[in-house]
Amino acid sequence: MPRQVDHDERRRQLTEALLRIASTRGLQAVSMREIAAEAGVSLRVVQYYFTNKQALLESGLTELGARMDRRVKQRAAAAAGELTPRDVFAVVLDAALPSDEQSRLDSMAWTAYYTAALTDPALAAVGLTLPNVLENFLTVRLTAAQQAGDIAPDRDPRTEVAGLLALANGLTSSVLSGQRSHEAATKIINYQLDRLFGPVAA
Amino acid sequence: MPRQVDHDERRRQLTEALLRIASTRGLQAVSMREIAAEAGVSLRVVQYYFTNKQALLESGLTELGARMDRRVKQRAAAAAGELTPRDVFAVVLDAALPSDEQSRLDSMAWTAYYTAALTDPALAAVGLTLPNVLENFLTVRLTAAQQAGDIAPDRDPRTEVAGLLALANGLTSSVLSGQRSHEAATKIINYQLDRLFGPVAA
DNA sequence: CCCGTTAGGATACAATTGTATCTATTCCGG
DNA sequence: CCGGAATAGATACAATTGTATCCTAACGGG
Repeated sequence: MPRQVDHDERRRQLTEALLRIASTRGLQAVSMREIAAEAGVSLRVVQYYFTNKQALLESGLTELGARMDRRVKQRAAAAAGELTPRDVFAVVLDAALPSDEQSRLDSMAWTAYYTAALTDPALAAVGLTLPNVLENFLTVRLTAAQQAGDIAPDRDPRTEVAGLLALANGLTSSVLSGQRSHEAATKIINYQLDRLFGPVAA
Repeated sequence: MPRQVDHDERRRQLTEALLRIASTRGLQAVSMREIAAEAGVSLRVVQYYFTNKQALLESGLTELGARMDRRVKQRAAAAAGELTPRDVFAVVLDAALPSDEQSRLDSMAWTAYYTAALTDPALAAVGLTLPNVLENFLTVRLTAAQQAGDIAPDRDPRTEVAGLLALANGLTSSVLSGQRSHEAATKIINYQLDRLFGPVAA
């Protein structure tokens, strides 16, 4: 075998270049040549490692989902020790919000992809799994919390979770558009968590 | 003067053609020629009534904002008679959700524009006014409702309103992506309104 | 040592884009 | 009734796009 290259690594570099463009100039600014330039390679290389643009776009969305997942798990680990149910929600929901520069960029790209997925079924298939996974994960947790008496029995866990995730999504939009700061968004999340779990002082 | 044409009317037709494309195939599918074809006119006509594409795009966003505004007012009028504060919130928030086919299409276009505005300051300027107007309007109403004793005194009207609007935004996204039905979204809104105002039975 | 496969450079191609220009038609005021 | 302004058709243009092709260089197994 002749010259060997780590294809996965190459693809990762190109995917990251793609996401850098998407998160700063939008998905409509993503072209094969722009990706090549951003990654510092020739157009041919981009073509060589991805059969076409669609495959590249799907790879970008997959990577974004993986990053979100990593972010949540990382934060959960950072907040080591025993996590109260409320802590779990605070961590997960806050991880969805743009906080530092990197998560802001990822949120930008995520929003761009979300919109693109509305008119591109192939992207929709890739992009809808993460939200559903999150929703199910949190619903299980909240149901358990209710049985443990951590939240009032007249609450509906499924509805509460759906509402909180939609809230986090909406807040993300408003933060990205500059309508609200990250801190303001966090406050709103915490306000709602107080209502659900009772004030933190408890 | 030679042949006279109603410029405003012409521009309206073209703007509507633009929105039809944006709401079904996305903003990236909007080109001068596509608009011309959709409106049944020649490319030259599109060029004649709009100085450039950017002007057309801004006109589309302005029209979208006007439609949202109209929809809210129309529903508020339909629910004639005395509106309780809760009714006002139910009407406004539900108007933001995609219910019938037309509002679904408008929500699609709105989402596309929202994303485009994240990387296009000119669009951002046009698009951010409506959300802010809504937020202020509802905050005034909720503050009044609180003084009238319709909601608990320990609630923060500004935070509640911001949360509800962000919730509606997030729900809109999930409805558009097919993750949730309109009815499911309405249920979540009503669930939250119950928590805020107390159950409707009251 | 050298052949064949892998990796990529260089370039081509047709399609689509926004915008500009040139021209023809319409039709009202004088 | 006719000249000039308003409207619009036809076409052109350069730029950018995704994709395809041609060719060269590298290099490990035989």
